[in-house]
Amino acid sequence: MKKNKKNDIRVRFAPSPTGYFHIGSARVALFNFLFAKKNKGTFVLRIEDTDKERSKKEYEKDIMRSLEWLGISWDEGATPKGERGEFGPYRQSERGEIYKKYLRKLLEERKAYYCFCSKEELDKMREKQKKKKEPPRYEGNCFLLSESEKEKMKKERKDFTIRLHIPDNKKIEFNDRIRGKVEFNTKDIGGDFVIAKKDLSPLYNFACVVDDHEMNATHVIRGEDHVSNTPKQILIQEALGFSIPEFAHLPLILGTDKSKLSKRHGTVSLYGYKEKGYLPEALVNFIALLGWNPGNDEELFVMEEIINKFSLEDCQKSGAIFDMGKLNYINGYYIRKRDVSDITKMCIPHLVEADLIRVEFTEEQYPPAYGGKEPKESYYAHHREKKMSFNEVKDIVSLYQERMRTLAEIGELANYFFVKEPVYEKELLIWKNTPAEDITTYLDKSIKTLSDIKEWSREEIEKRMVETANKAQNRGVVLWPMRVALSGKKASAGPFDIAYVLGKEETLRRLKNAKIKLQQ
RNA sequence: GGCCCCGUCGUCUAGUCUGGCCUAGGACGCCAGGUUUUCAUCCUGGUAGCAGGGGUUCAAAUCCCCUCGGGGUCACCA
Repeated sequence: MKKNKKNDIRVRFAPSPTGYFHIGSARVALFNFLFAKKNKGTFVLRIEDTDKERSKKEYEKDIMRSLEWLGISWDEGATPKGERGEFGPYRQSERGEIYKKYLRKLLEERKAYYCFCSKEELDKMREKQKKKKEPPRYEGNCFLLSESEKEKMKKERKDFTIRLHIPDNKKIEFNDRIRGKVEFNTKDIGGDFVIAKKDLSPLYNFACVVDDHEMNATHVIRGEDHVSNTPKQILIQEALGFSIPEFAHLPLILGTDKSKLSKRHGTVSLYGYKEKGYLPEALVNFIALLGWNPGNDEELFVMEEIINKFSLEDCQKSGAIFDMGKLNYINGYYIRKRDVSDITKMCIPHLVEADLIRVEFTEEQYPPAYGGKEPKESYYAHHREKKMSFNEVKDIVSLYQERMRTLAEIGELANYFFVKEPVYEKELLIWKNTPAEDITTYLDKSIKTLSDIKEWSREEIEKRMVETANKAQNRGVVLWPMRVALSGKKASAGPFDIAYVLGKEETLRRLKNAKIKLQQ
């Protein structure tokens, strides 16, 4: 019926926009994407917004921008504009007619029926079962209602639902691509279950099954929290005469307390990691490693490599704890690997956030279409009342590229470049137990050496300063106070680098200030 | 509680299907050392684990049984 080539793999990622897109969903999305790409299949994005009360457009946008940031693109599916595809709209809220069609079919075939039990009656029933230590189960007999009774009830009762009639004691089994054979018995499912509300609006399991069929999903890859939905979905598929897709249930990502990762475990919002200074390739690499590995010792790879190596069979069955330590390590690795210009661009928002610079735009006289240039960003270190070019910021960032674990650290690490005066205690200038007078002397020597430099280059500074330092009892006694004078920190980039980036004038000014400070 | 799933260093994991090459390998973390003026990077070394108990076998992390532990799920949510 559908124009779908045989053996064409189609997967779907079907999040519900009821909260910010989080790590767990990102992992499910990623694995679907990897599986699709690896098998040259199609990756479909469907928005499951049947819960009108909890679904919000804002969350839907968050899903899309997060996927985009990670580099997970979808071949088909919902877009911000909401175009329809070959299979109709990709938002469940817009697919009502499709569900109704299948619902009526089930009703006509008496595979589903109206249930007029009120909420109170059902609660009572469950209460009773709980007391008898029986599992909760629908034991109503609305299925037995005759046509006339049904019509009567429809008028009398305001509330009703539609339930699927399921066999009593039947084994349901499916072969999970990750966990192997999984078995259920219909007697454990809890009786006939609700598939739609009074207005014929479908519940999750029903909508999901209909859409998977309509959209020709060949594989359903989702979180382990859905295994218990699977037998219900298979029952619906059987009732509707649909073919059963292959299932693969991914283990859950756990918090440090080993329970399902949730808000109470800290940042779970995926986009929050961007804001905290993580790189998308780091997140992708890290999340992929949570529950999957290529079967050997390699573990640092980018999307393309992961796609090549990926297979569902190499996925873990047990849940994995989200370990920030390793994420930080991987993030640091990718920060070091990237081009400094890229890193600088990404650091700029963090420098702004840390109140160290402001971004200004140099307005071009004409817009590009009329021959003008693109408006360019320029930077203003307001504490120093100093304009900075991109390259100046880049020089600063380059000093910390191999010291950062997250981009957000740049502010704390490099703040002394952007402030008038580095803040520190004068005791910090003292190298080991050297007397303060000696430090002053060495500071003087450094000032003298640097003043004599005509061509302010990185090489020249190092050459001359090393000469000076070698004349002292040890290099530390010269270089430590210099570094502290310039940075105000006990740990920082090297003194020659800092001096070079700071410029001759500012370097000498800070050294002189340190001397004065020491004498106070 | 019913049902389903899982259990190798603190964490992520290789090894389990097809017992021996496992004295259980790698990575993060941590510790020590080297490079270095500091920090970081980088390099070297170390630390630490088969949940427990029974079998089967010449031989078990690997096969079988039991126990224990952990998680998921039981809505007119998804």
